[in-house]
Parts: sequence; C-alpha cells; structure tokens
Amino acid sequence: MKTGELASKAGVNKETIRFYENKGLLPNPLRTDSGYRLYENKDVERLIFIKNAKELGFALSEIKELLAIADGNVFKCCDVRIIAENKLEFIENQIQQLTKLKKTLSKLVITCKQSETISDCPIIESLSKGA
Amino acid sequence: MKTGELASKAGVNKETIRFYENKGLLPNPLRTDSGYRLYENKDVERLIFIKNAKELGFALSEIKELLAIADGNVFKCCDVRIIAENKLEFIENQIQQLTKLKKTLSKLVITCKQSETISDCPIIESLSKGA
DNA sequence: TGAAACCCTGTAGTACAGTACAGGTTGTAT
DNA sequence: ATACAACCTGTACTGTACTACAGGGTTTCA
Repeated sequence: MKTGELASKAGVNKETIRFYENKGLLPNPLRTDSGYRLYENKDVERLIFIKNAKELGFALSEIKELLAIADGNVFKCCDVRIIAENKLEFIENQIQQLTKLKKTLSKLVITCKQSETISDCPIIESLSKGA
Repeated sequence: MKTGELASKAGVNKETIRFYENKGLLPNPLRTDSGYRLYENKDVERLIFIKNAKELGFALSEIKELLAIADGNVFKCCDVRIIAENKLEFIENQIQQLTKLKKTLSKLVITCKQSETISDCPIIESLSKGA
C-alpha cells in the first residue's frame, strides 16, 4: 500500500508519516520504480503503536526507544518497565502540581464572586503579591 | 534601574525582559539619552505578577489579558473571573486525563514485573493493540 | 489523450516561551 | 587611557510535533 492508504488506515496525516520516517520512528520503506513508498500491514500496526503510546503521554523520543526495544533483541522487558515507571512518576507529579493549582485558583474564583469592581479583584491582587 | 537590575530583582533573564516588551506584556520603558532602558519598582511588581500567573498555569497571551484588565478601566472584575474559570476547567480536565493515564500505566507496570522476556512484555503488547 | 488524483522532494511556517549570538555603543573603575 | 562590564539592536536558534506549500513527476480512469 502507498502513503495515502497507510495514512487513512492508521488515522494519521500523510505528512506525519514522512515526518516519522525522518525522525526514525518508521523504517525506510520499500519503493516502487518511480519512487513511491510501499507499506505493509505491520506499518499500520506500528503507527497504531505510536498513537497508543502518545495517548499514554509518551513523547516521540520515548516512543522511539520503546519501538527500538519492541523491535530488537538488545533490550529486555525490564527496560520497558523502567521507561514506563519514569513516565508514571512524571504523571503523578503533574497531577499533584495541577491539584495544587486547582485549589488556589478555585479559592480565588470563589472570593471573586463577591467583589464587583476591578480595584479590589482578589485574583489581580493575589497575582500582584511577591513570593 | 536598568535591565540587569530589573532582571535580577524579578528573577528573570535579561533577554526575557526584552521578549516580554516585544510581546506587549511590559510597557515601553523610559530611556536614557544613550538609549538604556530605565525601569521602576512597579516593573519589578509587573514581572512578579507575570511569574505568579505563569505558575498558575496561565499562558502569556492570557497573562497579557489579565494585565490589561489590571491596568485599565475597560474591563470589570467578572472578566478576570471568566478567564480564571476557563483555566480552572482546563486544569480539571487535565487532571482527569492524567489520572486515567496513571491507572492504565500503573496496571501495565505491575503486570510487567512478572514477565522477563521482551516477547511477552505486556506494555509492548498493550501498545500494539488497535483501538 | 488529457484531466484529476495521487505521489515525490525540500523548505518554510505554526505555536509556545524563551535563549543565544554577532556586531556595535556606553559606562565605570583603575 | 584602556580594559572590562553592561547595555543596545536585529536575527537566528532551541525543542516539540507537526502542517503547509511550491514545483515537479506518476497513475488512473473516462
């Protein structure tokens, strides 16, 4: 199959395929005599792998590592676990940060509902305070 | 005070000050005859406002709005509240998404601890599955 | 045969938030 | 007097993940 078909089967943009190829996430495909890229079903699977990993919050650079592991015999399963555990830690941290922000912000929004003029807006006031 | 002093007082980079000036977050400052930028204490405060808002997760474009409101008489306090409420909604959404990811990922990590070879790594397997 | 649809390449642009650098001027301290 | 720090400008680069475009070649179908 050619680029267009791969793109629609995997649900990505045609340009994205070339982009991933450049980035080393997709292998250099076979070509027709006229230079058209030729793909197989395993390339669809590979793109789905990438999509899934992206949804799990992995960056393209991390996905590249995961793919290298999935492809090769160089690494072991525990390497994958380490990448996943690191990502998990990062996500937990992010959740904590955001929860803190949420508390601060919702407190501000609640107090804001009482005042009407800009001069005593608690949000503006709060942002003006130095650490 | 000149750029360097403002930068160190506010805890930002010198270049960042020029960047913010270009973006319209800082007003055009007075200049000495030789063209050096001259700042006042209120500029330190303004940079601290920006830093605080950034910590709360506001984008520079949103901070620009907040500053315009804080500066001017054009808007009312409820405009600020709307911006804050939108941001709050966004943050809540993000927390939900991340919490889902965390669950999925930690399940994978746990099952991974049992298998040793790459061929049956549950993380790789899971990523390979189509939707 | 000829138009439309698809493919190719390289380069540039998008958004975000800065950071770095080249090449020049001014201010300060010894 | 002169070295050095701090300032000025404009432009280009960073990283992330694409997206768009110009200018050409190929395939397919009527």
